[in-house]
Amino acid sequence: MAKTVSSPPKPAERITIREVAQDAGVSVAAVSKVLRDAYGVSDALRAKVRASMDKLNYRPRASARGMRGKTYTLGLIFPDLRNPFFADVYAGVNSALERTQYQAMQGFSTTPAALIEAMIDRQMDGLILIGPNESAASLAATGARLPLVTIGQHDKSGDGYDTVNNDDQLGARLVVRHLVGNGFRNIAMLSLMQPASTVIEQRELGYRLEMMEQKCGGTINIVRAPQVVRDVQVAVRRLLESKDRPDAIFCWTDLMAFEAISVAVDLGLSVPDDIAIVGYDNTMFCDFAQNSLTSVDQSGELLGLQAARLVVERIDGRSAADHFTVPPRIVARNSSRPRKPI
Amino acid sequence: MAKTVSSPPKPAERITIREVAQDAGVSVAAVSKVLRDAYGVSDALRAKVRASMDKLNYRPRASARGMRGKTYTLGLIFPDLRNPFFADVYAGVNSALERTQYQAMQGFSTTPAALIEAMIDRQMDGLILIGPNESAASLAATGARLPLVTIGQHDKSGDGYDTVNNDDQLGARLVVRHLVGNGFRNIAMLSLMQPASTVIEQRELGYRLEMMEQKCGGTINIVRAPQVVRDVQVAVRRLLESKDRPDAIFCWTDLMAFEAISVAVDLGLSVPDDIAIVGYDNTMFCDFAQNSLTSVDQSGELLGLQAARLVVERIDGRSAADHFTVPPRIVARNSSRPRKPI
DNA sequence: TGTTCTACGTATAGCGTTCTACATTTTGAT
DNA sequence: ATCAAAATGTAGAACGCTATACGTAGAACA
Repeated sequence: MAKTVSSPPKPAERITIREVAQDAGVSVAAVSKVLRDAYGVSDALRAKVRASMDKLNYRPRASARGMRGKTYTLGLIFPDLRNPFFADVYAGVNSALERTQYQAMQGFSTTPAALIEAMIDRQMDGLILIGPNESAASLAATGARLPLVTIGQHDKSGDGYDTVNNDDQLGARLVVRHLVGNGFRNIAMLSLMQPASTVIEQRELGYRLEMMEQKCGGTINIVRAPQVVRDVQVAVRRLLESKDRPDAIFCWTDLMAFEAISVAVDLGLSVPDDIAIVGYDNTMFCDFAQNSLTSVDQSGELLGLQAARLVVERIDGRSAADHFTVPPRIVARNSSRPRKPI
Repeated sequence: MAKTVSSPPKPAERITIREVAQDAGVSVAAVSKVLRDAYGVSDALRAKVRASMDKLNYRPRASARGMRGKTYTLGLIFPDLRNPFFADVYAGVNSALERTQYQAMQGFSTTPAALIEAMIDRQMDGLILIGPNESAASLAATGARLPLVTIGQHDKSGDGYDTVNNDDQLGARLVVRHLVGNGFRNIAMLSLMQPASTVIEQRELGYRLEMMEQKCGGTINIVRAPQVVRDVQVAVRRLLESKDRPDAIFCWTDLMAFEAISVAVDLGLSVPDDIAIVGYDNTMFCDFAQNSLTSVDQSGELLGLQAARLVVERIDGRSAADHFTVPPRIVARNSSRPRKPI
């Protein structure tokens, strides 16, 4: 069935390197050299070529470049778009790439493996994976195929990729210290059940260790709920209605903390007088008075910035793995203020 | 200064169409035909080729395809990543493309014009612009260069691109009707000052018209604040502290509504007993008890889905402009419940 | 038996870059 | 002057696909 095309969108004739060369009166190779800042170009020639490029408004095509080498495009893969924290990461990546030829493109998919393939099909020069659930082995396999940096993934066993992380263990410790310092004892942790992640592991570990070291008498209590809203609510409700209701809940992410506050409000409990809540990510929503959530800031922007830096370094040839850690910082708000002001 | 490269990441030898052809014992052209579902392929040949492709795990490279035609990649451009509403749109786009060869790639930049160029450089087959600030003329110019669909842009004067919209005028009317129905009279609107947008225009218009038609005695009062957090707070504070404080505030977006609630809480006012608040977008955060924000749902997912459909249609040759409108729906929550239950 | 279709395959010319290999000119040291 | 080395420029072959133009066989028809 031949479809009659009325008038296909015209390919919009684009200026090519050849036309620039012609206009400048030099060879195509010369223009390419200028483009790549390659060796063997006189100032005079460079100026001539640059002028022609500007005049003709020339822009190299990524596809053609990709045929021979780089596309100057980086792939970013997020696990979840609803969490505003990731916007910070993206902003960081962008600011790192601002003065370069690189452009970050972000993909989202429920099947990350397929998305990675799609990115590779599209000749991404490098990949930044945020909070990936892949195993270290699988990451290493990907890292062998193209420059790879992970954000929020603590397994550094594979040498074929870089990692950028917030010190999640310390972050959790800070939360416990902060809560204990404000007079809370019986601190529970609301964690994630599925999928397993090294970030969760580290936060749980930090919580556990600090609870033990603080010797405040509170019991260690980790409740794991799936990411589904309903299940989180059920878990929180159970926690808040239990006989030995905790003083405080440390939630592994702001979004969960907001759910927790919501359930508490529904139950007629007051935050923090009946129950203190602390989150993680220091999302912009923490600032709103009705939420006013104490949270751990892991400077997403810095994470993104460093990841972009590392991936570009890898593209430029570095092969030894590099690992960057950002210190977390607690931002205290109403949801955990001292219960009884002296 | 020659940088010594230790060991450049190997290009990871990829299977090409040539190898598939060789393995299947056919010509390169034949494989290409199978790939493109082109005319002139027997079932036997197709099967043979498909088998080889599977066996060798062949995947066509987008760059090479892009040299001759399509890259099977669509560009998505968002004005703001912090608003979780856009995640819905993205989800809709993805679900529309699920069974196709297309992949959506999202970009974000403070300078959208540069991003559009970057997308075109990368041979995107089509573009979806969400909430663009470009003029209709500029959009038409872009639409002439490649298939273009806008979401959240009401100017349909240009014939060179499609639009997908929520009926923003109706949405605003629904808000006013809802508020009046719940006993509120003096309804102010908190709108955006910069940049101007047809979405804002429509919402303001709907608000104005419905206020006039309702004849409820309330004064029409549109306050425009810049998108900066501080300025929004100042504007809301001024509004809430004014002598003739309004009954209710209709905020042009949920994020602003949360700011408004926050300021109200800070001032010791009760929502909705002192002041009702209504937002727009029906973000997930509206559901939390402490926010419990009445909002207008514009089904971002549907918007995204339709946009993806339209852009693919354009890629396939449609040249007449198409416009799709989604009806808004008000979702009532606590922030606007009737002040005095009978 | 020819002749004309139709169906199926193939050969191959690009697409716009990059980059190696090479040619030419200039510079610097004697 | 002489010659080597350094600096500057060019030619042209890829890269992996697509799609046009063409070839060939068998079927359908006279």
